[in-house]
Amino acid sequence: MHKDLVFKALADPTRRLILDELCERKEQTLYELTARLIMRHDVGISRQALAKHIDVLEKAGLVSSEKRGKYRMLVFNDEPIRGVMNRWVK
Amino acid sequence: MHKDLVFKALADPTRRLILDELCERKEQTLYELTARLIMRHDVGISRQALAKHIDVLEKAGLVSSEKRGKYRMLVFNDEPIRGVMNRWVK
DNA sequence: TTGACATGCAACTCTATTGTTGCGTATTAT
DNA sequence: ATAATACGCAACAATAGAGTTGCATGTCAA
Repeated sequence: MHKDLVFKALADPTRRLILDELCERKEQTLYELTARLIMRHDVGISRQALAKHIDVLEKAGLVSSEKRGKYRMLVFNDEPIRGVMNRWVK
Repeated sequence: MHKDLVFKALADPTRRLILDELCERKEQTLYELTARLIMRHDVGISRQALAKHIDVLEKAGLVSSEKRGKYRMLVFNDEPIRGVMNRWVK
């Protein structure tokens, strides 16, 4: 787990919203997520842009995805966040 | 305290090194810090670039600076980090 | 006062990131 | 089989970020 990827992933506000959303509803498809972000959080963004964010989050280990038929299920994983911040705070 | 600034500030590896260094030695001048980063962490970077990083960290509230004569003393502040990460981790 | 030192400011590259558009592929319902 | 659905891929534009260079400012010691 590369910490740099985690910090970089968390740097974008849209990606943090994605984590918020996935934290609430553990499993969602990309389409569900896009819809909910637009409806509930007024995120004006395309599905492709969202897919890119998901890729970044996945490479950071914050999200894992699983293909089920034509759907891509997204699952939030908080493990990389644990311990990353304890670096400077005692 | 704007969380976005904190996350953005933490996204850069050089800035995290700065925090590491300032966390160890609470008070340092910009010159001291530059020297120590180059010597101990092999950071090939100019003083001006460091100053920019300090500005970013300061706007995020992670570092506060105080002018003492011709020196600018830098002090680390971990307060913004506390609580920022508890967002997704229970 | 003069020179050396520590820092500040601004313009300029260079690269990475974000977002879009267009098209292609695989899966499912009819 | 065919059409709609959900997603993947690649090229492109626009913006933000990191770093450098050059010069200006303020402070302190001699």
